[in-house]
Amino acid sequence: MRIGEKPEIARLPLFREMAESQRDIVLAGSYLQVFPPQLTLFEAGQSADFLHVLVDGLVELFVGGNGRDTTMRIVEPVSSFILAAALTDMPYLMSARTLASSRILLVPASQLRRAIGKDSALMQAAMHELALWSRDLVRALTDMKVRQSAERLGNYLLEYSSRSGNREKFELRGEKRLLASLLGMTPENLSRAFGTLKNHGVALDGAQVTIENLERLRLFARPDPVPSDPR
Amino acid sequence: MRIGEKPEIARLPLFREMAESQRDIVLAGSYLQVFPPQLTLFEAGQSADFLHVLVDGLVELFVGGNGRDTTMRIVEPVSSFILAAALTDMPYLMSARTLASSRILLVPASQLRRAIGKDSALMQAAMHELALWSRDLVRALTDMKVRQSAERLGNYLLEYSSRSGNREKFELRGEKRLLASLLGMTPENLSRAFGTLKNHGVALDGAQVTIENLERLRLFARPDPVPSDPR
DNA sequence: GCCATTCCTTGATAAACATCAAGTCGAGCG
DNA sequence: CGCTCGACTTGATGTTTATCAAGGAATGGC
Repeated sequence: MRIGEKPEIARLPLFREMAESQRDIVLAGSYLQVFPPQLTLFEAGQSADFLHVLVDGLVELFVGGNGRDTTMRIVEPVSSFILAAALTDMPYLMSARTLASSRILLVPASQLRRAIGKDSALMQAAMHELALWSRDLVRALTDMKVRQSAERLGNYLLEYSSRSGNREKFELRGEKRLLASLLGMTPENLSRAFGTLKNHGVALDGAQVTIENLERLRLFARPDPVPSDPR
Repeated sequence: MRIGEKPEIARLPLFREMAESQRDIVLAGSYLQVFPPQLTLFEAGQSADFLHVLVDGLVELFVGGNGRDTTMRIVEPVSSFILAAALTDMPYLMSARTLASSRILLVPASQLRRAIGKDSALMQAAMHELALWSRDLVRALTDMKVRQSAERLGNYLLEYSSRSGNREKFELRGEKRLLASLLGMTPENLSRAFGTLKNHGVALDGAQVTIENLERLRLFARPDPVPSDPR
């Protein structure tokens, strides 16, 4: 791989604490590759040969069965994805495709597993990442089970706002239908959900979202009592 | 803790591979405790002071917000639960209550984390458990997002049957309303879901389920193309 | 510039699901 | 035994969501 990306990758939570010598070995065996938009990187069911690290671009993880796909996560740089499959040497549960032209570091799973056996800090980091991912999934699952669509959208906006430094005005990234799929609803219903949120302190203009009344939105969306994990 | 349970606990995937000396240290600091049915063990939001190991009985993990609870997992012996919270020293995301009189081993989280730092096999096992749990959650989430209630029930029965040695006749454990909550539907709709499954190869008599036509059920429920992880 | 395409929105309709309200069944208990 | 209680079922109704269809707005190509 080229030298330019190394600092960014070394700063990742997953690789940050490990011994530099081990990191060099792992990265030396990895390829940095550029993919065009709308390209399928891998499909669910394939054996997980690589841990992927999105260096630049945008990637969608989705599960697709029988014509009804659903997106599970939108990966923004710089972060790794499908750690669980790579670590356990099991088939991917999700498929991945690029949404934009993307540079992705491919870390051979076997090499990663070998390094993990040797570097306790790396293993610890991997464990921690998995734990955080699990917690995200628990939240997403309860969200699906107990909230209806407009509430889910409300919570998404609250979370998004809080992650981007409590700004009350921001742009939605990516297409709306993607957001709809992520939130488990149809694009039509996402539109309507924004409609009902108008009465609860949210204004929408194109992709521009403004939270005009945080308290009202909170009251409507009933966010989790347990605050979300810091990153 | 008493000596009687040690072999069972030592056989757990989480503790199986670790050094015996470390295991003894961890277990020496743990308490084995008996809880009556319907007792809340901990609530979401509390700091995760213990890893729990259900030795005997039955435990429900649930998330409860605003009068609408939903059960996330039914824990059967012998297995550990809430590993992610205990490892990351973050608050529990789920609450837990006993469904039956239960014996539970309480492993202080701080002690577990210390042992993990010293015993690489233990860490590896913890990592693996987390990865499996993540994958379960991914499946559950997609299930919620793309399948409707009767299909979810169908898949649950298929999975249950396959886990119990491909038997086509089995008893549902626990109350039906619990199953309903686990599958993300109301008890009324669970009844109706069993009703529609009558036309797809499933017979129900009380808590006794018979899969009369596996192929028909598969056709209706459309199970995941990626087979579920072995345990 | 104009056209075609795609995304988004809006409305009408239908399906899925929840809620409310009986009623049945069986277990536990006096 | 008869009673009560709770879980489960079934039916009627209302809400939520998906689907179908059409129109508007933005984008890119020619």
